[in-house]
Amino acid sequence: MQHHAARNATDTGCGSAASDEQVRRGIEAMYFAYRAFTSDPDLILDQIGYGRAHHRTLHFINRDPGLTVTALLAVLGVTKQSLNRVLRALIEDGLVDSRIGSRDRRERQLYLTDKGAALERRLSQAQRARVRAAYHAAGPQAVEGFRLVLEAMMDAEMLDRFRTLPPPHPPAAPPSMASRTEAAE
Amino acid sequence: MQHHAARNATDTGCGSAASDEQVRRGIEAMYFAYRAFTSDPDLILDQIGYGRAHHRTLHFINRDPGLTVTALLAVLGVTKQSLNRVLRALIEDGLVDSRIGSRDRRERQLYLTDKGAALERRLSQAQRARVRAAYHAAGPQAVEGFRLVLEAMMDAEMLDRFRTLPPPHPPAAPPSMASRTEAAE
DNA sequence: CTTGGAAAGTCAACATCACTGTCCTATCCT
DNA sequence: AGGATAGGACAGTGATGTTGACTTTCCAAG
Repeated sequence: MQHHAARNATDTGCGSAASDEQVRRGIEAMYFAYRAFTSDPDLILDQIGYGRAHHRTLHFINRDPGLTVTALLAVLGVTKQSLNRVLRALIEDGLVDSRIGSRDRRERQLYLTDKGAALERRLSQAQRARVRAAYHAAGPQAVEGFRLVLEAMMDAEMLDRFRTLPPPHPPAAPPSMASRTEAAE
Repeated sequence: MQHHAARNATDTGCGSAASDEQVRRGIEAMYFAYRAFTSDPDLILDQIGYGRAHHRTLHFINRDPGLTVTALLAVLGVTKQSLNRVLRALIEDGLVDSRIGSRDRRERQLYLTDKGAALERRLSQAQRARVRAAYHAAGPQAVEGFRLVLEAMMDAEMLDRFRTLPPPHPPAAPPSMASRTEAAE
């Protein structure tokens, strides 16, 4: 039962089953690619004493302004305490605005300030440049396959969350004035 | 210059340029999929008090038995000291065997013990099951695209290292007897 | 053959980050 | 009023990573 044991339950020898070798290459590719994937924002993050958690937090607040702490928690999949530390830093540094929920005053709705949006953009651009270049180099058909495999890799629950993530949020008015028509628009 | 600014240098509007939205979805997919990707081995790792670093170390030693600490360092991309702590734990726990280099006595050549190989297999199987299932669900064409995009995402240097990684190492005799014909075979 | 530098590896101290556990406040809802 | 929920705070633990200093071994110059 070494690695050259090719007769596993799943590896029935038919054409559609991926060979162990192919799968192993995929695993390593995933590892190396993910490292590259995070390297660009990491460089910026290190300079300002932040970590990936800060980036992810900014990303998802930017994507869905006004989301609650609980919602953010669910997306990020970290503990409340862990997120809280990050969030506190971002709020203290004036990158995130935490406002009492309009619907439920127990909730906090999170928004990026202009400064926070600027950093998010800077981080995002660094990361997007790499992904965009990879997409361009690999071609649209490869991109479709890439997406398919990644989605197939997620747990059903996570995939569902991924798919139901709100759309890009077109205007996404940042919090500036307090008085607003409730859940404006 | 919000996210709806679609007129970037790279986004010239032609069909081959990925839209910002597509790229953003890809980034999020990468994030979620990587979490799923590591979740299975993480579960096992937690039980025995190890982390991902231990898994990676076992993986690459298994893949290329007898590699030196320096070589492992280059692949993992961490500092010598960081690796050393992990390596020490694995050696003390009897999962890895560190032997004085046959060519250069300063070097240490690393091998998995039977116990180490067993754990590596256990971790690897958990991870492979997911990737294999994803491959199967997405289909061979998608797998090819997946691989293409991941490789395109790596730095040239990393891609080179990825491609020149030694082959699976078929028999890969683990270290059992001390006396051997030097660099056996 | 000795000596000194370079390289491989190891050990020790320190920083960061995430997690667990627990307690607390404010608010909602019945 | 009382239980449940959203959020925040604090202490302790563990994994991971870093810098700095040290030992062993190799190699090449004198």
